[in-house]
Amino acid sequence: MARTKQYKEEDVIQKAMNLFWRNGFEATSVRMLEKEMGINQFSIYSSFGNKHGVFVESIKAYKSELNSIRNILKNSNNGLVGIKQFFYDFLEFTKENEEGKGCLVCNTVSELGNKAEPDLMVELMKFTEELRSLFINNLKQDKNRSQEIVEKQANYLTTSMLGLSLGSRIQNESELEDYIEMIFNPSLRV
Amino acid sequence: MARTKQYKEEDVIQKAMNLFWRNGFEATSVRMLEKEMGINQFSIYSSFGNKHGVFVESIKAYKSELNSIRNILKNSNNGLVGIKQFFYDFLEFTKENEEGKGCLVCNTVSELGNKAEPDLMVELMKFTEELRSLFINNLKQDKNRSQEIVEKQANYLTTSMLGLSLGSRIQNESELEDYIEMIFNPSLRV
DNA sequence: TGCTTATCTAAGCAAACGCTTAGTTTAATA
DNA sequence: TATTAAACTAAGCGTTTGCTTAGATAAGCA
Repeated sequence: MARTKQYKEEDVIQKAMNLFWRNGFEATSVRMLEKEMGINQFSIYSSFGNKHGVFVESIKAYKSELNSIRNILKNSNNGLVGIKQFFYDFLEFTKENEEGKGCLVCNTVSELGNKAEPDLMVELMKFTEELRSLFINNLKQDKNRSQEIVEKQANYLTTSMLGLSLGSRIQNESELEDYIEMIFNPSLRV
Repeated sequence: MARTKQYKEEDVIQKAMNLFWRNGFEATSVRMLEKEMGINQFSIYSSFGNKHGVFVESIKAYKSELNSIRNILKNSNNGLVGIKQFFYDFLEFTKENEEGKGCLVCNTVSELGNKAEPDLMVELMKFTEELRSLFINNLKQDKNRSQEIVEKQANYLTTSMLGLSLGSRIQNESELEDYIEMIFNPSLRV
């Protein structure tokens, strides 16, 4: 016996996520969210509590959007080749109008650092850990690595992803390709 | 026949820089700058025009502070060894209370991206270019590299520095050490 | 010592911020 | 069809933002 919602929360979060992705948390105002999400501030606050709530849901939406390329890595069983493919898939994933906008999680870590709210921090950390464990899985598929080397290499690849994320926002395609090739091609290495 | 300034501009910019470094541009308010710089808003605006002006001067101050470790790299003539040392020097440089605060220039690129004002963008780009050319210098010291490989490797090292900057803010010392060792130790590579 | 003028203090500006609330609309139930 | 309550609109809350300005202070020269 009451009015029904005119919007689906997952739809408007998708739009919010894209806005946060382009502008970051602080630089995205509730008025901007209102416009982009197509709903009134009242609806935003009744659905998500506050701006921070919208952001946390946006991060979750980001992660499930990333699942498309994450699953390719997850289902691969060709070791390094699969990881390298993930790096290229990621580049494509972050591209918008020929310009990279980086990884939303990495951007957020960079913007908020350690002053992110605990519940948000949990989401950010889970993201990094999941990525690292996917790298470990694939590294183990190439049998000739010791556990110690696998750990070191997984750390290396994780930090390299941070570089790729930031790099995707300021470097051109050929520089980024050089970067990825250099990571995975031993004969080119420094 | 007039009153003299109670402060040196280079002194107060040093303090402003540290505040921007810790908090980023947007999250640093003029009231916070007032407190940290120890001077009134009137003095801030009469010396630097606006908040953006304070920031541009802070970036310049950052770059000259970085000169201490940049010169070590510049004066080195041992190729890769010198570059590796620079990576470690940079980690030490960005450390504050056992926690990294990244590279101010990289943080700024991440925060503002392509919506930075042109004069600021110039400073940010110069920074990256100068770093890249220092890498090229040292890479050329090891004689067995072709020009093409030198370019590719310089690109690789530049993007790797972006990863180190962001990594320094969220990863622990041993993960960062793994990362650097992995970059420069071919036998550990993926 | 008194005048001049740049530098200081502190109050205040309009605009934007995150968020709330009073009042209207609308769809499902009785 | 009348009732009911959740979802809507839009105005506005207090605070903070970057920046300005009127008036007090003080240092250098006559």
